[in-house]
Amino acid sequence: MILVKDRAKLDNIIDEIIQYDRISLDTETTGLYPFHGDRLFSIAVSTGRQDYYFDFNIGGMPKSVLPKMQRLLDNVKYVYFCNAKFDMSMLHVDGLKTIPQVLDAPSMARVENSRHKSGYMSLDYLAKHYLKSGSKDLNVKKYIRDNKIYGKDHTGKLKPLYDRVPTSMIAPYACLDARLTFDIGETIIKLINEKDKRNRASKRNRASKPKGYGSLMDIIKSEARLTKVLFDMKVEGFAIDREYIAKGILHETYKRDNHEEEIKKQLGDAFKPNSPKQVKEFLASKDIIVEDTEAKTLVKIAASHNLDILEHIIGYKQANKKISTYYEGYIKLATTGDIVHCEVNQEACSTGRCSSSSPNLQNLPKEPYHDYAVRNSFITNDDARLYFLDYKSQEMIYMLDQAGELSVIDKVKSGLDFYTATAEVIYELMKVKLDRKQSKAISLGLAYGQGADLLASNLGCTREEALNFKNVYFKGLPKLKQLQDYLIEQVKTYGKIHNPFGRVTYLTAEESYKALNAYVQGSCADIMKRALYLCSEVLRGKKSKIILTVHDEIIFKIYPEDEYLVEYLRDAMISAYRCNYINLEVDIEVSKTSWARKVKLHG
DNA sequence: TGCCATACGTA
DNA sequence: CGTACGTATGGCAC
Repeated sequence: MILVKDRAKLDNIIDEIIQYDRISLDTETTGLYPFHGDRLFSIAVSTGRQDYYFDFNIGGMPKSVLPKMQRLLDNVKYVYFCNAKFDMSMLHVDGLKTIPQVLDAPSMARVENSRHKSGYMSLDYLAKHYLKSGSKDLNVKKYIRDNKIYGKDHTGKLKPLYDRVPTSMIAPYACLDARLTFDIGETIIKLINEKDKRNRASKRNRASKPKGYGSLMDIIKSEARLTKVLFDMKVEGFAIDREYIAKGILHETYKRDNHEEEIKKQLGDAFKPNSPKQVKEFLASKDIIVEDTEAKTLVKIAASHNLDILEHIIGYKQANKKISTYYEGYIKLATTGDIVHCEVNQEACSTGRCSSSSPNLQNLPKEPYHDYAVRNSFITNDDARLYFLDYKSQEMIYMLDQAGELSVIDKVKSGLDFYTATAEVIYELMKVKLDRKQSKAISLGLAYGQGADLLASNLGCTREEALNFKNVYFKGLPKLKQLQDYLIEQVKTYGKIHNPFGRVTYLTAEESYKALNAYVQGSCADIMKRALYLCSEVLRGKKSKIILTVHDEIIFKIYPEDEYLVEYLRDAMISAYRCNYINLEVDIEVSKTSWARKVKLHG
């Protein structure tokens, strides 16, 4: 390990490191939250042969020397990170740009093996998985505990202050993390090259007639260029309307308190509406036995048994969820500038999708517009407009196109909405009229292997009728059945499926019914990841920005001078993937004010 | 305090 | 056997 705390030696050290193509980098920070006062105090770098600790803490180099580190970032080809967006944030607030190709170890791990558990992959987890070693430095933790070095974060919560740990203790720890990150990155690249080689050697495991045969390395490249796009989204963030949120909380609190009062009157002060156990016990006391206490179930029971109290329980839970999961979450995480910088997680989903957290902006209630719609919380805070570009029935169209199943696609090509087209095909097959909603339930449900019972309850028909629907649907769409059979066969034989882009999803034989979903959802995730990159290129150097992706949708903030680019953004999304028989279509919605107030752009 | 099950919002 | 997520809550084990 080389400890760098002398600015006079910095240039020589940088010269030494930039002889290498690939390095890893890890920032040590105070321990607070990014965008809420967290700052780096040192940078650990590993070349795989030597580790360097650049000390910018008290006793080390002054922060004014930090810009000199830019030369290091500009002159290596690849940088491995563990949780790249975090380190990039820390470098960003101190004016450093991460120009070289960013290789994020958790994102690479997800590509290498879809079976990693969902959610955040820590360095410790990756080290144990790929290197059979760990990263936790218990000495640092003990030092913090023994010396009680804690500070308050923006919410008033106590957090350890890592910059107060002696350099002699934290430097080896930081360098170990940098070395582990390097070794994990190299190990994954090696594994991926081996897998690609084996796969090229045997031409097995190929889905039926995809347009291209991607490799795992193609996915790694796609992910690598995406990391910076997601980082830019995080930096941009989404503006919130604090006044509206305060109003929303008051509105929902009023409703919640009224329900609570009635519940207490009838069921006592100790009754907790959020407790499934207590709700079940209450219903049991009325000789009503239920499997679950979901709102859907309680609504049915309220009607059949004339139990008004259930309406209050449902109302209480609804209001409480809006307050705590949505409104209060936004307030807690917003900066003083009223911006929420949510995480768009690149690696968290087994299928390859991006998830969102802190807060999750991918599950806001989709309410018809009203004054207290949760989506009013998110706004434009200047003269930009929000644009919402979403793929029309992306998964369904991709799926039937891949299957080569043209009965529905031909109707869509002639201008019909996908689910209306499906309803027509079903009518032609079995002379049963479905509305669009029923058609959607059948298409989505059956494509992914929904059972007859659930289908019957969704359609409001008998089990026999549902079974009949199932048979007719697959008989009418034989090539879809063939694709599904093929993918299930792949899982049973090889334990995995490959999508045309090169992504591999591992499934056990017992999970083979998930194969079609993994194939379709995974492919569409890869299309979206390409689209995000292409859109970022359209907006390169512009004031307008990508704000968020919600699986088949991209949300943009577009300034008046950039409005002409919206057509180009749509074209970029369409060109992200050309289907075999039809082009993906993109709908455009726009709002001058809040997310809830978006309207269709053209008729 | 940490973990699990349940409930519920989205694509 | 729809699947894929993240968050809040209650209840139990530690």
